[in-house]
Amino acid sequence: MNAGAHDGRQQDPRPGPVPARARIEDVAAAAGVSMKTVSRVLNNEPGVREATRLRVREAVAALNYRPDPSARSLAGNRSYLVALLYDNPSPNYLMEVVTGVVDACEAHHYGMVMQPVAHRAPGCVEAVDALLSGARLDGLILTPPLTDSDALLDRLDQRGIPFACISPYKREGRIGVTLDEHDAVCELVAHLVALGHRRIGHVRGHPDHGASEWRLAGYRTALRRAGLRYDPELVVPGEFSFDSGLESGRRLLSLQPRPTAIFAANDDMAAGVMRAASEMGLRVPAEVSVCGFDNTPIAKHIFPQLTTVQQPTRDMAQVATMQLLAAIRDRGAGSMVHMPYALQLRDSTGPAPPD
Amino acid sequence: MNAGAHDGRQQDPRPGPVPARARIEDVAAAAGVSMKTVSRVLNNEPGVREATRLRVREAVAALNYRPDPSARSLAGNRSYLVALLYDNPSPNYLMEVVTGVVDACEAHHYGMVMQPVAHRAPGCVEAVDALLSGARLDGLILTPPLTDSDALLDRLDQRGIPFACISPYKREGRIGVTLDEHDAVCELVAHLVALGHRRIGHVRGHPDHGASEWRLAGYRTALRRAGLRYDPELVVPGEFSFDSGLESGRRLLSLQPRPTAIFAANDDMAAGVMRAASEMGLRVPAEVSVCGFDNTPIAKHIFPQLTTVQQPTRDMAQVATMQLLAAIRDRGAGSMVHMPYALQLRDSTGPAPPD
DNA sequence: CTGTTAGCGCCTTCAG
DNA sequence: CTGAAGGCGCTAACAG
Repeated sequence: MNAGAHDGRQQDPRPGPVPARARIEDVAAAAGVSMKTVSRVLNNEPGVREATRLRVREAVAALNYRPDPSARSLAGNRSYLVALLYDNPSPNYLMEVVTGVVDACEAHHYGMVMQPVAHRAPGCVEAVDALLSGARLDGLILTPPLTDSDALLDRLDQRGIPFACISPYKREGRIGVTLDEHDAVCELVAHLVALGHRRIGHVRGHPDHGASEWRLAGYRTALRRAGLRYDPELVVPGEFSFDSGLESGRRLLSLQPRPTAIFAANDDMAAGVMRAASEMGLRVPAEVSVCGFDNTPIAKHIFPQLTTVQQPTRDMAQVATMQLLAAIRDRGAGSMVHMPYALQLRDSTGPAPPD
Repeated sequence: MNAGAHDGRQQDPRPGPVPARARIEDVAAAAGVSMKTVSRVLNNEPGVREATRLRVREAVAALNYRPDPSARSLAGNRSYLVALLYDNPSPNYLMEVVTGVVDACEAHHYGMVMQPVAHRAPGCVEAVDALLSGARLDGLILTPPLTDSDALLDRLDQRGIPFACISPYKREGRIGVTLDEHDAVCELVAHLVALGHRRIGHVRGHPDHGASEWRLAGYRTALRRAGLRYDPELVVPGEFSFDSGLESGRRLLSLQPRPTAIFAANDDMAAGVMRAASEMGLRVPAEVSVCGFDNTPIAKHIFPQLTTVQQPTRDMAQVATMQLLAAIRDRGAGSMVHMPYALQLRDSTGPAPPD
C-alpha cells in the first residue's frame, strides 16, 4: 500500500534511487528564510523583498521543489481543480471546449476533470450535489444544455460554488461567454434572402438547448425584416444530430411547393439535410440551398462544402475558463463575455432556382 | 479568500445555511466508535464487526458525510485521480475514450483529468515529469501515439507510476488493451479480394502510430495469402486526417492502371479518398471500392456508407482503466487485454469492375 | 517586510 | 476486533 518513499528523511547518505521529494521546510532552510516566506513567494503574494524572492526561487530550482497539491489543498481549502460538466454534446464541439479549458487551466496550474451529467435523468441535481461534496472542486464549467437547466443552476448558486457557462440561454447575472446567435442567424438567413430565396425552411435544434431558441428567433427576425411571412409548416423539429437532420430534411423537401433553402440549426443536421436532398435527387445548391451553424469539421468534409457560421468554440471555452478562474480568485470577479462570430459562405448555398 | 464556512464547529444551533460539513470525528461520535473504526469501514478494510460496520454506515448516511479528498490524499499518499494523456487524436476517438475512462473511474470513485501531451515537442518527457511532480496522480492512461513513444514509456517506468496503454504497438510487459488490428485488416482486405479486386491500394496511417504498422502488415499478409504481389506504388503515406486521405486518394486514383479498391488506414482518410473519387468522377463502389478502419460516425454520414472495422473504443478504454485501477490497488496486478473487432460491411465496397 | 504557531481532516502505527 | 496519539506538507492568523 505504501510506496516506501516516505521515511527517508536524512538518514540515507547515498544518492538513492528515490530522491525524497523536497518539502517547503527544506527550501526554507536552503534559502535561509522561514517556511512562510517560501510560501509567499510560491503564491506570488506581496510582502517579500525582491532579493529574498530571488533567493527563494533559486532554492526551489536547486532542490527541484514542487509543492504537494494535497497538502496545499487541505491547508488552503482549495483544490486547483475545476470540472467540465457536459451532457452528450457532439464530440467535435466538446473536444474544442476541452482544448480551450485545458489551455486556460494550464496557464494557471489548474487541472480539469471531466464530468458527464445526464441533465434529463431524475437524480441529476443530486448527482452534481454529491460530486461537489465528494470532490474538492474550485469551480465548474458548464456546457449546453446544462447551462439552461434552472434546477441545476439554482443548486449551484445555493451551494455557492463558482461556475462559468458557455453559451447559456439566459446571460444576466451569470459569468461565462456567449455569442450573438440571434444576429448570426439573422445575417445568415439574410444572405439566403439576398440570393433570392423566399421559401426558407428551418430545422430546429434540440429543444433542451437555449441555442435552439436563439437560432429560431434569428430566423424569424430575418424573415420579418425581409417582409416574408413566417410559415410554421417550414419549421420542423430536430435534435442537433445527423439523423434528425436527415429525417427533417426529407420532410421539408417533400413539401409542395418545396422550400428552396433550408437553414439547419447546426452543421450535423445540415449534413443530414444534404443527404436527404441527395436521396431525393435534388442538387445542392442548384435546386436547394442548405446552411448550418458551428463550422465543425463536417462542414468541410461534405460535398458541396457547407455555408455556416463560424463559432470560435475553443476561444470561447478559454475565455469562460479565465472568467471562472477570476471568480475563484475573488468572488465578485468574472463576467459574461461576448464573442464575435463570422459567416462562412461556401458552396452549399446559391441563387434561388427560377420558378 | 476564506469562504467563512469554517469555524462553525458547534456553536451555531440554528439550521444555518452552511451545514458545516461533517468530519470523520463527528461520524465516530454519532456511531459511538473511534475515528479509526470509521476509517476502516469507509475503506472496506477488514477487522470490524458487522454490527459496528452497519452502525457506522448509518451514521455516515445520517450526517451525509463525505471524506475530504485532500485530507485523504495527504494522509494516504494517493489522490484518487488518474490522468488521460493524449496527443491530438480525432475528436471522435478521444471522446469515446473519455467516456470509457470516466465510466470506469466513476465506479471506483476516481476522477479523471485531461492532459494533452505534444509527443513530438522537445521537452515532452520533461513536461510529463513535471506533471507527475506537480499533481498527485495515482496513474495514467495513454492513447496512441503516446503509447508508442519509448522515451516516454521508459520515463514512466522509471518513475514507477502505474499506467495503462490503449492500443500500443508493443504489448509485452505492459498493461492495457489491444485489438488485433493485423487480423482485422487481413479480413477486410480478404473481403476485397473475395469481391474480385486485384489492384488494392493502401493509404497508410500516421507514421508515429504503431497502429499504422499493424494495419500495413495486415494488408500485406492478406495480399500474400491471396497470392497477390505487394506493389509499393499502391501504398501511399497518410496522417489519419481527411485531408491526407484526399490527397493520397487523388494520387492513387491517378495511377495507370488504377487500383479498383483502396483500404485507408482509418475512416477519416477513407472519407477523403471517397471525395477524391467523386472529384474525379469515379463512382463508389461501381468503379472503385473504398474501406476504412474504426467505424467512427463519419462512416455512416458519408455516401455511400463506409465499409470499415468496428473497434469498441469505449469498451477498450473502460477495460484499460480497470486494469490501471487494479494495478494501482496492487502493483503487479493488471494485464494486457485483447478485445474483439467486427467487420462492418456497408455500401462503399462492391465487386471489382470488369476489365 | 518577515517569522511563529496552529491546525486543515484523514490515515498509520502501535497498543490494548 | 478496537482505540489513542502523531504526523502527512502546507497555509492562515497573528505577532513582531
